[in-house]
Amino acid sequence: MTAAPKPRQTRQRTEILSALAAAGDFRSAQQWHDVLRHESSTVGLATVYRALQSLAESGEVDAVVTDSGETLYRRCEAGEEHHHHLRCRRCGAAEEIDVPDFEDWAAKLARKHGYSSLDHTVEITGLCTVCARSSD
Amino acid sequence: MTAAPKPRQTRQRTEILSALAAAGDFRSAQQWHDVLRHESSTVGLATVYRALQSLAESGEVDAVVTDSGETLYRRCEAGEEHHHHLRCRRCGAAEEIDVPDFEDWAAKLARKHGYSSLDHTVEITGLCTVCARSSD
DNA sequence: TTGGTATTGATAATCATTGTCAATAAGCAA
DNA sequence: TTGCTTATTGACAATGATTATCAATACCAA
Repeated sequence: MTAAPKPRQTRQRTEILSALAAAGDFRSAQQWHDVLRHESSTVGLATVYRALQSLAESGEVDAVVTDSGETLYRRCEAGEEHHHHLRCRRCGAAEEIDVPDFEDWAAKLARKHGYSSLDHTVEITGLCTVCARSSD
Repeated sequence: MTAAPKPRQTRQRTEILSALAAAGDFRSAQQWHDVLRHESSTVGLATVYRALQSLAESGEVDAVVTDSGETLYRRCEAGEEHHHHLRCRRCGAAEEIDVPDFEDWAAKLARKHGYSSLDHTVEITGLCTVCARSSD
């Protein structure tokens, strides 16, 4: 197993974390990079990619992959349970939803099939009211 | 709405369909292209991409996006209900699973939030028994 | 403070996927 | 069947997100 090597606390990492904390929605690495640049930060794009990636692995941020293959990141409130989203595939708006009993159910099912180290993705997408109206 | 323009029945499209029918697992466009080439087909890679894409849109094949952003395609048995999978993230093995009441539940929830044109992804991943054993 | 080393950032490289466009071949009408 | 219109094809260039490279820099433990 990979014993978590504990990342150093750098200026860049701090800035990225506060950007994440300030805006609560899903954005791509490039978008977060833009945000930081507009706040006169000098973080490099590669650094943003690396930070978001490691934060996602350690569970400190949520990550979803869009249909086009882009990865979006969002802050994950501390102490919050693992959760799921209802997302607009047009504008990206996301609402947190609660999937009753899903966790338990998934664990049980996987065990039955002999699977371990579980993970899962539940993504419900659609068109939000605004986007649905403008798509006729 | 986009009125389905009905695709022509070409040699390439037929070959792709039979490859899909012959092997029932999830593979990327490039992998399907390899399969076809090994069967002495001359289909171009771009054509495979285009065919799989249109087949996925019309619901004739299942498509899933992996964590790395790759899109995998698999035949979708005619007459079969929309379904979900338990997939090994190491070797790619997939088993069809039944998610009780999920469809209904998702539709109801989305309606409550005003979302339309629903779609959803439920992917449960883990390590199958074989891969779990070899990963210590 | 200092040394060892993780991190950074500019940029090149990768890799899946899409666009381009002339050549080809469905499918329809006569 | 023949000819014609137009979707489809395929080789290859282009895109776009992400990753690798590597010298310079900055944590942080001693």
